[in-house]
Amino acid sequence: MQQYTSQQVSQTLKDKGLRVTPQRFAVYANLLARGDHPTAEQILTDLNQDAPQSSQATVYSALQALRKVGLVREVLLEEGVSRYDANVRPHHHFRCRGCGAIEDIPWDLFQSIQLPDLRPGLRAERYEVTVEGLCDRCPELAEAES
Amino acid sequence: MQQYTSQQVSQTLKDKGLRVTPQRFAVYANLLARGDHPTAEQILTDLNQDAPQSSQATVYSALQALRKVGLVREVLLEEGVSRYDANVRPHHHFRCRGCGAIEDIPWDLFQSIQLPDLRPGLRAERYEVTVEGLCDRCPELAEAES
DNA sequence: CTTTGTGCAAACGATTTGCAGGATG
DNA sequence: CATCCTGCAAATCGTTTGCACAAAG
Repeated sequence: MQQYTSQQVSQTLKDKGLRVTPQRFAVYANLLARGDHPTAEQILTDLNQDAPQSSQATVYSALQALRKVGLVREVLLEEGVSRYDANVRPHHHFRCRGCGAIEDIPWDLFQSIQLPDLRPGLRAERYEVTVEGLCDRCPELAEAES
Repeated sequence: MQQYTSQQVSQTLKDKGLRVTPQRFAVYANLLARGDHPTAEQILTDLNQDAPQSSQATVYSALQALRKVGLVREVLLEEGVSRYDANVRPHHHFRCRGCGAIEDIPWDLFQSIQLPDLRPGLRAERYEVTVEGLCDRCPELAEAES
């Protein structure tokens, strides 16, 4: 799921006038390494697993920087926390209502979709589908909540 | 966009063993009255416009109660805040990237969509489409952010 | 009357900010 | 070497909680 070389990451940051720092690389690398969609705190914990590498504030700021240059996306599918995704190509999401796990769905699985005419005045630019259900690890659960 | 009579609301609460209180009615009524998708704080402000009617904690708790009985949905399309929607029938959402306004899209506008086979192990139960773009009130904006 | 809801204020968790020192271009 | 970034701690914002009183069934 490798998406950009470190050269490209470096260049992308520079192009937008942002500096290239080890912390930003570390955050991006971690997002790539984990296929899932971690929260800022999970990334922080990961990075500091062995020795302290980054502070909390730095991880947040790195995520914002990476987001600003288009290397990382924010995913809002859970109450209270932002999750992050290094896959910035268009794609859809699946969310397990049992464990909250989030998984990418390839764009072309839904290839048949075409944007309908919305009410006049709305200019649609992009869209994505969110699918909710249960994943393998989650046995049948009675309630749905949200 | 009236959806349930106060009788139905009352009955729905009772059926789930929750009490029927003026505050819960007020919150639900406010959600119906505003077509948009207000935050808890906006509802609180609305309700206390003239005279103090509900406390902050009560609005939050009323929203949870209404959500639990299926009269209200939570909408997560913005960082940091939950928005609420009295339209609990399946529908899609449009979000303006300029002002953040959220608007319902009728379900059947996307009638052609059919859920594809996801990877084995995922059991899809429901889905919805989120469209992002610009609304009437928002002139062309260069940046996208999120 | 018993139980659940309300309201206040304090607590909480995720994210942001101010500021001093450090690293990048 | 000027500017931007990091790291720490304190601040902030949305939401939750504890508890005493009030109201619903």
